[in-house]
Amino acid sequence: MAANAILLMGPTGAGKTDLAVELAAEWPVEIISVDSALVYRGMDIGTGKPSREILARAPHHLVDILDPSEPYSAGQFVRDAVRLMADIHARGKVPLLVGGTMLYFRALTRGMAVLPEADPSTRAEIEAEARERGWPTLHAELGIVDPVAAARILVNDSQRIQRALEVFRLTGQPLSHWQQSTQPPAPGLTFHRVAWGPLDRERLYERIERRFNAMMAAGFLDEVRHLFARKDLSPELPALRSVGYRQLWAHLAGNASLEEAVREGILATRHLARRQLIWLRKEPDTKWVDSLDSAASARMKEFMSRALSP
RNA sequence: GGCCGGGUAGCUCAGUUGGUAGAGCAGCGGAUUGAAAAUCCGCGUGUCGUUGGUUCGAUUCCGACCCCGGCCA
Repeated sequence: MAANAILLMGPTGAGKTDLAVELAAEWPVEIISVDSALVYRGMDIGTGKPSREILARAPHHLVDILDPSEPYSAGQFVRDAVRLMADIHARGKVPLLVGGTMLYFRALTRGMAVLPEADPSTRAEIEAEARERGWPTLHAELGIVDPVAAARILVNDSQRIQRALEVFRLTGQPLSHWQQSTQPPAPGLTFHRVAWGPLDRERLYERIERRFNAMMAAGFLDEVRHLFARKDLSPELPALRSVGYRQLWAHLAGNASLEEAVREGILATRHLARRQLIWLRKEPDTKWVDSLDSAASARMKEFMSRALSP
């Protein structure tokens, strides 16, 4: 029998978590979180992490697995998710992958090249060169060692220029060479995709604003204050670049008023939702369910029974 | 009521020595291979407050009026 996995995708603020918990109560599934921020311990309010009680009732894999000082990555996610899905199948259940980190979904379904992990010293070296000569110069250098990648990466895209140079320096082969051999990590697995959220953009943005304000009322600033007080954390860390955390950190560092930080945080969340929707539109064979539709739960039920029946 | 500033894109503002205007932000579209809640790219026609005058031509100069600040009564 072919193994199944359900992908429940949606923009931030769509109410995916509540839905997943409901589904887990009704169907023989186990939840795997697909979220680059939920992996971090101590980042609860601002990430919209489900409460302890909910997590006890409906366990989520890949939540609270790292300290904010540690990096996570799409590649690590794919390895973790593939292993977890196999375990879940062995228990006779179906993995329900829930989240909004669209690169992770993409990597899981289409694969990633076999590449070295980020290497801090190589990155520091490249950054120093960039400060000296500027990213466009490094882009030009990339053009010599990896013309294919350089043609695809724009001159100001520091992050991708850095990664492409890093891979070349670490492996002696261009990034584009490695990318040619990308293979799906879970062949033979059938993915059932559903996109969940308010289809109306205005309504989604309203929800995002309300949710952010609710997070503030729930003590989001104190949560960030705890992280800010730690001497081993800095705003350059991936965890602290997360939406909301970054802006409140800036406020605590004296770079913005609280009012500005909240406004910027809401704005950044809206931008995030927009980018997520752009990814979502391109996902193949995806059933869209409008969470604000009165028939939403009936449509989800129909989707689930179809996905779970042989 | 008087004087001084302002009134230009959804918002904040620039500008036109008179030839009908452009930035930032917002918004929208997109890219996306170990940082992805990241990083980056593209998209700018709007009675230039209203109305008269001068002019070949006024958003620009002049007058009146309306609105918003500030100061003075």
